[in-house]
Amino acid sequence: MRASDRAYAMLREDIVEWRLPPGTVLGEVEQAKRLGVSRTPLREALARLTADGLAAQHTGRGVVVTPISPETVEALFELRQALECQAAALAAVRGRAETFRALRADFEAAAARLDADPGEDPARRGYYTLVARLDAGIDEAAANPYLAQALVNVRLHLARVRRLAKDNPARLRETAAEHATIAAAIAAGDPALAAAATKVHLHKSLEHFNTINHP
Amino acid sequence: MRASDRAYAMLREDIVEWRLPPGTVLGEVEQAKRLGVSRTPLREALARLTADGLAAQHTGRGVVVTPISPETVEALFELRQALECQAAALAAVRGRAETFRALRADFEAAAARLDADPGEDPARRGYYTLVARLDAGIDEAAANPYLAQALVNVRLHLARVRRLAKDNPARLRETAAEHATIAAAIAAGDPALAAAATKVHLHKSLEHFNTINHP
DNA sequence: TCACGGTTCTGTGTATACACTGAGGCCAGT
DNA sequence: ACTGGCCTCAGTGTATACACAGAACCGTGA
Repeated sequence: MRASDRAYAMLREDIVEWRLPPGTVLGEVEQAKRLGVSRTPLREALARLTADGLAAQHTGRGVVVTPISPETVEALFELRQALECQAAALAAVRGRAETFRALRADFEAAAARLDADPGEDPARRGYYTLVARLDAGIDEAAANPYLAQALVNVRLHLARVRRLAKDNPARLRETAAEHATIAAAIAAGDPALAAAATKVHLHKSLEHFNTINHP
Repeated sequence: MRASDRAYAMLREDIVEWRLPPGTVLGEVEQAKRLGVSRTPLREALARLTADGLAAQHTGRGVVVTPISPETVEALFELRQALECQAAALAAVRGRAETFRALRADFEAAAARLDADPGEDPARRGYYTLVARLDAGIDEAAANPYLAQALVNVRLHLARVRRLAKDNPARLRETAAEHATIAAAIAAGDPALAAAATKVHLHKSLEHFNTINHP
């Protein structure tokens, strides 16, 4: 693996995990020393982070980690809605029904498990991997590399803001039902319904986020 | 201006204008010599192009200009639809009605001009700048940097594809009416109508493209 | 004491040198 | 003649050296 790839992966993770909080200045020599690479591959990594929107050029003063605000989250969700609704609709048309019937069943099982034992940690971890499976399934079924790339990017930003939204068991239980609905709509081959279910899910997620962060 | 910025701008334009057609291998030393910069800033430019999706890493063999196919155009329009419909809807809610009333009038005037003198070159050039004004107006009214960034990127790819679609006067006349409808819907503050008008416009544009390229 | 100018220093931008990997061609053996 | 292995070389990946620009700090003069 190339040094620039390693530097990029490390910096990206550090930013997403808030070890490098918003506003941090990323000095080239400093980060190069910290990550054990030379300045050249580190600069490449910083360029990629800038392209991703996780960092920005602060004229003359190097690059800084992009700040985050409530408006940022709203904007991010508006973009996310556009992308995920389109992806769900396309998946409904092109996806294999079996795949999403299975996912629906998995989500309903997960919901039952979360009902039985709310707050249990392995169940939560398993749930997150299940969500990732649904996302991956939709991406693949949508069969659109441009859309997929845009979704990867928006999910990257969402992963960072997720650190602000400590999800409670009750909300987790709700999302399981919403995800099951989305999977069912795709399995049924109904693009409008799939998009609507996705829109509802995202609306509720944002609402939940706001009730927590704006008291 | 930095050497890496110049190299990026030059390469991007060369790719969009098909002076570097799809499949071209971009050797570092070769391009560095051609553009009169060193390899270091050129590598940065290539990294940005790769992030944009205009070039891709061909393992070990340097980067190559991304290929284009009919499926590519379909996929691009699916992403474009998601983004532009969302942007139009947001603009309808947040934009100033005056701005878009003026744009609507301009489009109707342009339509009349195109009717009177079809194929006239200055009218066409003026029309393209008018379209750019509408795009910019929607972007600004939507007030969403993430969405705007995604739109910039998709328009970059569209600019490259546009070289395949030689637009005829009749189609240009139609788009003027469609654009006027979009502007009117935004001015009226109707997000659903704005999104629908945008969807119709893009559907017809793609249809036109297909009738030309798939005989 | 405050303001202005100069100097220094840190840090980025660029160029170049060196190492390594991957591919292609050539030679030898079967 | 064909195939497999080795050698060579082109080209990328990385490191480092050098130049330049911006900022901060200190000194001096009013």
